[in-house]
Amino acid sequence: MTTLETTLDTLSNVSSPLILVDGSSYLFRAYHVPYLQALSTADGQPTGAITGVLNMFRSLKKDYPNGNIIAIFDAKGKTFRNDMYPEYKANRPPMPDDLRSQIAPIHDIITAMGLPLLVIPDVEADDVIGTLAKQADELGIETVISTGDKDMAQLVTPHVTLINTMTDVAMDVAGVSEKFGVRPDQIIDYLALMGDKVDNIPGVVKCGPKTAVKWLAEYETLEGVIANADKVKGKIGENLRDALEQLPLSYQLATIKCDVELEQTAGELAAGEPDVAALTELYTKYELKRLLADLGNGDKASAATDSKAKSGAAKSATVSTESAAEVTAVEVAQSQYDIIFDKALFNEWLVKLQGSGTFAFDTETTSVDYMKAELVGVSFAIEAGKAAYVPLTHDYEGAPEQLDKDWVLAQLKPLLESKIIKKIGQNLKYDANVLSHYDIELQGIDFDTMIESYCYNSVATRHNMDALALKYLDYKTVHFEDVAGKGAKQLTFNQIDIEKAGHYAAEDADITLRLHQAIFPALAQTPSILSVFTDIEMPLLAVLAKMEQTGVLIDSDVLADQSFSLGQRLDELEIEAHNLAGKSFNLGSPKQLQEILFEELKIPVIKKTPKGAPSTAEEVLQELALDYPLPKVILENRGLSKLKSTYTDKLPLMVSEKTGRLHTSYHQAVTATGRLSSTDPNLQNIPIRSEQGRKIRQAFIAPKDHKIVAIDYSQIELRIMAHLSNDKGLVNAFSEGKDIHKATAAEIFAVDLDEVTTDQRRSAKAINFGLIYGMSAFGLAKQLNIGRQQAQEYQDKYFQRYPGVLTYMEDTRQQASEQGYVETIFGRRLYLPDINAKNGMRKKAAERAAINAPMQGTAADIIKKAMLSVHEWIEAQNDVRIKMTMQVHDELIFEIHQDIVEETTQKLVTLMNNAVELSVPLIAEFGIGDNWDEAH
DNA sequence: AGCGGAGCCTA
DNA sequence: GTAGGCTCCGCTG
Repeated sequence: MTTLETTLDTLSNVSSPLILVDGSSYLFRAYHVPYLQALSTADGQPTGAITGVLNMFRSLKKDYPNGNIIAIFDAKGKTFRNDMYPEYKANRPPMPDDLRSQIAPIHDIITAMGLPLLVIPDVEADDVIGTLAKQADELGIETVISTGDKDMAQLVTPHVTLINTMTDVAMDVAGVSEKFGVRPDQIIDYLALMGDKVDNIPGVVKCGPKTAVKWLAEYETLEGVIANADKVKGKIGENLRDALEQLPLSYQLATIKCDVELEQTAGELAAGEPDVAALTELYTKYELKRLLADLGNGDKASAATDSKAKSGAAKSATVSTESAAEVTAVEVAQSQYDIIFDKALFNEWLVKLQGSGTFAFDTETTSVDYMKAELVGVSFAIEAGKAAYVPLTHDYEGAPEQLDKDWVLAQLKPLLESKIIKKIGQNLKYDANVLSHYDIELQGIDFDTMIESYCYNSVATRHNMDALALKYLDYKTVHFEDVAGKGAKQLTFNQIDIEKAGHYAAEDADITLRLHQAIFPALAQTPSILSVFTDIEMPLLAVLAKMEQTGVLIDSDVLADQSFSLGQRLDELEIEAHNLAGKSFNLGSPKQLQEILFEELKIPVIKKTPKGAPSTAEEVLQELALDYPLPKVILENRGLSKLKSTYTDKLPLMVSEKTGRLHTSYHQAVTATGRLSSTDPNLQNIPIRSEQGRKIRQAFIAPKDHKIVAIDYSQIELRIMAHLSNDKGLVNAFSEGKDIHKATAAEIFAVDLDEVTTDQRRSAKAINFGLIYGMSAFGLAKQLNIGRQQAQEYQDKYFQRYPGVLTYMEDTRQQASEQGYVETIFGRRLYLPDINAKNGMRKKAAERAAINAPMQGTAADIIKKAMLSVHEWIEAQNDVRIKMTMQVHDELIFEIHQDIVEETTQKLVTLMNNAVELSVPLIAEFGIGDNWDEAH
């Protein structure tokens, strides 16, 4: 090798990582895989472990085409650890013969492949890997250790990562911390504390991962734990002190030796050429047909699948479905699905789509996260049974050539952006979001089957396609998991064989079309439901897509500071709680807490959970906190740890790399009543009530020169109640702009408006809320902490003063019972299957829902209409300085440039006030600030 | 790894 | 008493 070549070789390290394969760990794992155990050659030589290990190498080659793969196996016989500790691995049974007999063949095959094979006596494979990893790390060579053994986590550095090739789980420094709860440099301490039953390494009795992590979090190292052993309370503390003497030995045993003498260093080891003749002989001998076939196709692994796919590529394949057995109501079995590989067929479809007026389509992507998803293919359907899939970026090895993605999208763009050509889809907001990343603004979004089903009946079914196909078409679709697998090994769509993928994708479009044909006519029979669908939900889809794309800005530093101080306080609280309990326990475990409180400390049980266990719910602890110290500590701990884990720790992790902002998902077809819901993250439950919680809103900030504007509807549900019941007293109170809770108090307690006490107002407020929730005297009594008798009196008084409300509620119950559903002002329906239930509890619950749904649902309708008019106005301004960023049920949040914030806010308030016309005024109130807390 | 329960955050 | 979502634990496969 010339100097130049050596230099180039070094330079190329970046793209050719060192792959250190822990052969022995895979050998044992593969040997125990059930479906491999059956494998053997005709003359009885077992080959399961051989196959398993070689599959793993094959997969590594595929994942790291440029990787420099080194195989390391344990040598026979004892190692230096046995000298240190004779009992080491004494519990291990001898290696079974049918495994032993597979080792030599594996070694032979690996050698014939040209891969360096290291089997070093007197040390374990771990030590050889550790040594090479350390050398590589020092040389700055990126290194991947392929292993199933968690002990290797101690070797992870910024340059050294782990991959478990059997489960496809990778781990870097952060991954180790995440998985184990300690840093890589604490792994040895962690292992030493826990010990290892299998290897016969002693540790601290009863110390598992939880305890080890806790101690190391507190004292950093094993040394630290040993130095502070006196401070550890309880039985486990005794166990620790009993183990003190032998912990250093455990530490030594768990330490991977990183200075094994080797003939070649990590920088020198490299693969040679495969010996094809030798491989052919070995594969033939052990009857490894698949590997033999691969060999015939040259170097490229998995080229075996090419021939079939390529013949399809030459002239577009037509695949017919094979699910005939399950088909009943629709004849999906006779469907003809095209998989389009060439321009001619694509153009044929394009013409058909253009002429169709309405077509169903679906995108296939690499991720369910719309911010990360990349387009893999698109599918279309024009009439039931006729669908096509256009694969674009399937990139598994041996994937056939596909049409150019940019070319296809350029052809489709006018079609997808046409308002005249109507689209049918299932959850089109997702497709719209994905397409927006390819500079396509999806328009003509007229029919979303998910929303059709939701408007038709929000509670009859979940609204995912599989459920809809089953309910409306009596057809079992091919599930994503059927084609992609599940769990850690799940493939992304680009990795799926095109014929399988094509059938799945085309069926999606086909089924979507058929669903539309089944659901839409049913929905359109009721004009009010059709109008909710057409005038509210479908137009809202694009508004939500836009808000999701916009995202919100958060200040991660503010949250990190909060996390830190919360963490400190939580540590203090934990120590305090352990002291009070007299032993260490998990504060977050209701079960453990219940044992401590009610069994060990003998605190009286106040309330039980539905399953009969003593409850440790907040209200219970609050009551106990008056008499005992521990519940108080627990309460503070719960509140703070919720804030830390859900918000201050989590939100910064969810910030998009692309935009630096937080992008939630709004779900339009989840709630029974018509509200939106929000996930990943849920932006609709950001704390506000507690002092600590409010601070989280301070991290929701405006960009430079902008302000956060929050506008919320005041008392919207009570106003709707006034409108619906047309109760004179209630309508008057709102028309005259009174403080509604105060007005209610004045009526119930028969005092003048200005004589209402704070306490009376508080009671009235609870009554008003109770009203919205379908109040019972029982619930009210609990809320106000008064007797049931008195609660009943309040309620009677209320209905006496507001008789229209009573009438309305009675009418609603009756209507629900007769029709089986209730409606919002705009005709959105909620079916109540339990309204005539025999079970009194269920019937009562359904009645409360019946009372609540028209109010909650109408409020949802109103804010949705407001969002539509606000969006329309913002679009018309064509001004990037105004952005709608969030919706929280009765509140809209905006980001507005400071130069125009005043007048824009006024305009938005007006738009919201006039979103609909009720018999009482609709009042929106605004706040302006540098962050959400200030604005609220 | 996936699930239910308990608990707690919001309107 | 209404409507949601998320995190934790602890069990089960």
